[in-house]
Formats: sequence, structure tokens, C-alpha cells
Amino acid sequence: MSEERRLDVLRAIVEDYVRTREPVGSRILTERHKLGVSPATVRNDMAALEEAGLIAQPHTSAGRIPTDKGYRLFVDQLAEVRPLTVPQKRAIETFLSEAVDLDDVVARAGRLIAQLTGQVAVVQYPSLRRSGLRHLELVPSSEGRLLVVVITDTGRVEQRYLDVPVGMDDGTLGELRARFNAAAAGHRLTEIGTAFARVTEAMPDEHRALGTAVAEVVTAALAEESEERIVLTGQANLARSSMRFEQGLRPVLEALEEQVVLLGLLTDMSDDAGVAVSIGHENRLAGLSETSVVTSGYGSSDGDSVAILSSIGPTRMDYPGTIAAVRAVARYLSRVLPS
Amino acid sequence: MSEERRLDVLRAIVEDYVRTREPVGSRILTERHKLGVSPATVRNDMAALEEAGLIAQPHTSAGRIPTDKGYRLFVDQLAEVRPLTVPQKRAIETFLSEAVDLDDVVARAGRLIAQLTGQVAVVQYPSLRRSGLRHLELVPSSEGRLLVVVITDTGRVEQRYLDVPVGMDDGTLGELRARFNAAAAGHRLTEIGTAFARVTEAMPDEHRALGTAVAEVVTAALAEESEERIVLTGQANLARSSMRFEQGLRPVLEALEEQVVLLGLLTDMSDDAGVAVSIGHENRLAGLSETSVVTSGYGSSDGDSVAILSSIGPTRMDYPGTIAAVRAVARYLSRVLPS
DNA sequence: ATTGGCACTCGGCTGGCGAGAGTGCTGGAG
DNA sequence: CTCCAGCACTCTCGCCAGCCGAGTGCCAAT
Repeated sequence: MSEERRLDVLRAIVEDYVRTREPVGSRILTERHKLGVSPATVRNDMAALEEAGLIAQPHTSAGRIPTDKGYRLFVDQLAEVRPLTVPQKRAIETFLSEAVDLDDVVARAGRLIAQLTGQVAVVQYPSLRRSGLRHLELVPSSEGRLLVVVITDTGRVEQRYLDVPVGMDDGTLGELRARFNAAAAGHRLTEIGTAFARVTEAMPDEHRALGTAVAEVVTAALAEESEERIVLTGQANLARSSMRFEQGLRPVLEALEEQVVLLGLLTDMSDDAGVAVSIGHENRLAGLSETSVVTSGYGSSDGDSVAILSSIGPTRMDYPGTIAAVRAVARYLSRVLPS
Repeated sequence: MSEERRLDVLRAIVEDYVRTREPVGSRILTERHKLGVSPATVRNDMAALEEAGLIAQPHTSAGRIPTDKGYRLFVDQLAEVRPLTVPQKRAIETFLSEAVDLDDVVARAGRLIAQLTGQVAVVQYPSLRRSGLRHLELVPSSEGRLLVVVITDTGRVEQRYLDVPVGMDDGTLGELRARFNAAAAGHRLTEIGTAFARVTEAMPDEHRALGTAVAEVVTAALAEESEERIVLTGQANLARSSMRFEQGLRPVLEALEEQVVLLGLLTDMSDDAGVAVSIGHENRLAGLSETSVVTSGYGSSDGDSVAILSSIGPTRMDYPGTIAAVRAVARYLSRVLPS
């Protein structure tokens, strides 16, 4: 009973089940995949695979389907990479390069993933904490209010209102703006707190109050976990016939709506370089126990990324195809991003 | 056969069907609503209502359910307004007032609608075309690129990159910024084209090229239909058991994903003041033929609004409750908005 | 180790049956 | 003229029995 053939059988089961989404029996298996052995032999292998917890049967007298563990082994050892076609790559490239601003880039990336994989795409905006400051702008708003606008080098623009008790004139604002920008330009957003502190200390007394207020707002705004934003695309794909979930769509949709938790999941998964896959019950979120998540960082050609994007679909998904799509989009995205 | 009682019967049918979501027969009707007549009489009324196309029966020997036309009549003439409770109003107010910026306001409004109505919320960002310019910012980006940031008086911040062939120094930029801002401050975004034209004409030659480029980018960006943005919330509600659609979720989810078309639908509906309701097949979108859309403008206490928000659910929805929720959120939103 | 044969299990489909709900109609009462 | 009780009729739904087929596990033979 060769170990190698057993894995062949597992691969065949996964591929067949992904394609037909019906439990696959020994006869079918020998017909569709040239394994060179008889159904009876395959049955023996199947018994062993089931013993090992890699496949299971929904009912007696039904074929076998892979378990989460089976998919895991498939993804780790059995799946062959299937690169995208050249036209596909070109389509990604041009579609992304047509984006006019960051919102557009993120939206387009989501649509690409959703379309390529036929699943739900999740794209995170570049994380503020991993971005650098490009520019800080102070705009007087209605009386007594100041609008603070932060522009990062990844293209994100954040705004925050600030109640200013003391009066302020344009000159003061201009000076503040100049000083802050000089102090912070190019720094990571996480580091500007200290830079700002130096600036405010050096200020004349009458400006210091305003200065510290601004510094506070900015650092507070950037520290917030809640400021991490994600965008979902292709939820309509969930309703396609190919996505029948045992438990129905409800838990899945609910999990997707808990954006904070979802982002946490993705962040934890993201293995620094390359694509990470989390299968079925491996996902912390109970609602996603019937789905698999394929994730990649993006935004920097090497090492640490500024954000994450991923594709979520049923555990019975086309892993090689999904992985290829996610990787490709992440790569082109990284190239386009620091526009 | 009094006309008035017939309408009472229709109202009873609608209310019962909305609550139980099962076809309602003559016996049940007389038991649960004190109509003061016997089932047989109700049957006669029902026959008349059916004749008039206001109700229908799924099969012979099943109770009646309202048709789109029946709901329409119910909404227009029979529904009694049911104002929100005081705690609910207070909750809306505080929840909205805690928002830190426009994104947050929009997101919170969506969550409120979704939660109050148990349906899907659609919230449009303030339309650029109906906003005024508060501030225009020019930030040098990587070499040869200029980042143009537009801040509107409704709080939206739009960005656009601009390739600048000619070199530019900070002084030039500062001057441009000052002139444009002086010329455009307070104007509607749709009118700044002409204001900008005057500015660029008055410029020294060496700056004019850059000036017109900026003016062009800004006006082009604001003119784009695609720049209208909407946010969906509460899609998980679609999967609740209370939302069984004949045709399944697919067409609904697909319709919601066609954001441009969807926004068009909402815009067309929006009757200038107050809440508009579009029922079932009245919706242009085929995917929404089993749903009703309740829409209101918001963003200005009187007359024309700067954006739209709405709640989408099955035709069998709680119209009075949904209308009340949409109206309330729209109202508080208008109050909070020009922060 | 592999394989053909065989008995066994079980889910899903089909068809028939009865119960229940609801209707429309008719004829009589107010 | 309106209302209402009674009645016959229709149709859906749920249930049960029975069959079919797919698939399995085991065993003996190669």
C-alpha cells in the first residue's frame, strides 16, 4: 500500500470534489483519474485516509469528501501552482493602473479579486500605523473649529475636527502648519508623537496650547484601531449556486460584517512574505468555519507590507487558482501603490 | 358592501402578513382583528380586493397576500405613522454625535438604519456636485507629481494625482493655492470652473500652464458620476430567516453590488422633501422586484438635500417602522452634518 | 499488495393517502 | 340590499412505504 498513491488519491478526491462539489466514490475516481488501480484498491486507500482524518463521508453509502485537515495537506504539499495567463496578468496591470486615487485603487483591487476568484474579496486600506506622513494641513472650519487633515505617503487622507477654544488667525495656523510639517515629514506616523512634542515645546506660549491640541488629535487619531479600514467586494458571489453552505449564508455574512474582528483574523494570519491560507475551522471566527481565507500582504516589494488583501470562499475552493490570483493582485498593487 | 370595511380588511391583511409572513385566510382575519363581521363576509370583500388587484393567493386553497399594488395603497392611505420612542431618538442622536469624521458619520448612519429596520442600509456620501468648496490643497508628491486635495463644506475629502511636467517650487505652489482658494471659497463645486478660469487668466505666463492643469483636474474630478460614493450596511440581515425571497438572494445581492445603477435608482426616487417609497416591481432594477426601497434625502434642513440614505428590505416589510427610522436618521444626520 | 465478488447499508425519489385550510357559492335571515 | 351559515370542492403539505442505486467493507483468490 504505497504512501505515494494514497496522496495521489487524496489529490484526486480534492480536485474532483472541488469541481463537481459532490462526494466522490471509488468507482468515479478510477474512471476520471488514471490511477492505474481498481476501485477496490482505492477503497483500501480511502479507508486509510479516513483513518488519518483526511477525508470523511457525509453518510454511509456516500462518497468521500476532504476534511479541513485534508485540504490543509493538499494546500501544503499537493497543490501545483497554476500561474495566471498572460492576458490575465495584463488585465490586472492595466485595470489597476487606471485608478485615479487611493479609494479607486482599493476598490479596483477588490473587484479584481472578486472577479478572478469568484469569491468575496477583502481589501484593507494601507494601515496608518505603517505609513509615513506626507503632509499635515490645518483648515479653519466653522467658527471655533479646526479641520486637521493628515495625508500619508500611501495616499490615505484622514480628517478630524478639533474644537479650538482660543481664537486663531491665519498667520498662527500657517506657522503651526509649517513647523509640524518640517518636524514630521517623512517620519512614520507612529513616531511623530515625539517629533511633535519637540515642536510644541519650542513654541511661544500663546501658541503652545493650540499646538499640543493638534498634536494630540493627530496622534490619537492615528493610534485608533478603528481607523483601520477594509472594503468588501463581491458579496453577491456568496449567493451563487456554487456556494452552498451547510449552515447557510447567515454566519458568513455576519462574520464579514464584524469588520474589526475580521481584520484581526487577517492580520494574525498574514505571514510576512507571500500568501497564507487558513482553512475551515482553523479560522478563529466561528462564522467562517465553512470557509477558507487566502491572504497576502501588499504595499511593499519586500518584507513588511502596509496592508492586507484576501479572498474568502468555501473550503471547497480552487486553492491553486485563488492563491495565484491573490498573489498576482498583491504584487501589482505593491507596484502601483506609492503613486 | 362598504368600501371602508374593504380597506380595513386590506389593512388587516397587510399587517398580519407582515407579522406572520404567511398567507392569511378569512377565519384568522376575523379572529385576530375585530372587524365585527363573519369570515364569509370577509371572503366577499377579499374577492373584491382580489378583483381590484390588491391581493392575490399563491395557490387556490391558500390565504391571500398583498400585491405590490396592495402595499402601495397601504403605504399611501392606510399606514399610520408610528413615531420612534424617545429612547430610540436619543440613541440615534448620541450615536451620531459621537462620530469623529465624515466616514464615521456615514458608517454610523448606515449601522443605525440597518439595526433599526433590520434591513439593508444604503447611505450616500454627500454629493460633490451639491457641495461647496472649503479648501483646496496642493501637496508635492514624488518627483514630478502633485497631489491635489479638495475639501468640501460637507466634509468630504477628495484627492487626485497630477503629473506636472514643469518644475514647481514651494513658492509657486503657495501662490497658486492662495489664489485658487480665494477665488473659490464658498462657491458650489459646480461653479468653480468659471472662477478658476478667471484666476488662471490673470496669472503670469510661467504659472499659467500649471494653473490650468490643476483647474482641469479639479473640475474633471468633481464632474465624474463615478465619484458619487455609497456605503452598504447590514447585508447580513438579508440572510435572516425573515427574508426569504422567491428568487433567492442572488438577484438582490447583485443589484446591491451595481452601485452606480443603484444610486441612480435612489436618486430618481428621491422626492425632494420627505421619505419616498418604491415597492416591488416599481423598482427599475429587476433584482429588486421582490424588495421595497425606503429613501430620504438628508443634509439640509429644508429643500434640496446633499445626499440620500435608504433602507431596502422585502416588500413584506414593516413600512411604518421603516419610514419612521429612515426619516429620523435623515433628520438627525442633517443636523449633525455640517460639522 | 491487488483485485473481483458479494452482501449490506442508507439516502433519495416516487406515489398514494389523509388531514387541514381555505375558497366560492347558494339560500335564507335581518 | 347586506350579511351570514352551511356545504361541497380544491389544493397543498406531510407522512409513509417501497424501490433503486451508489457506495462501502470484507473476504477469498491471484
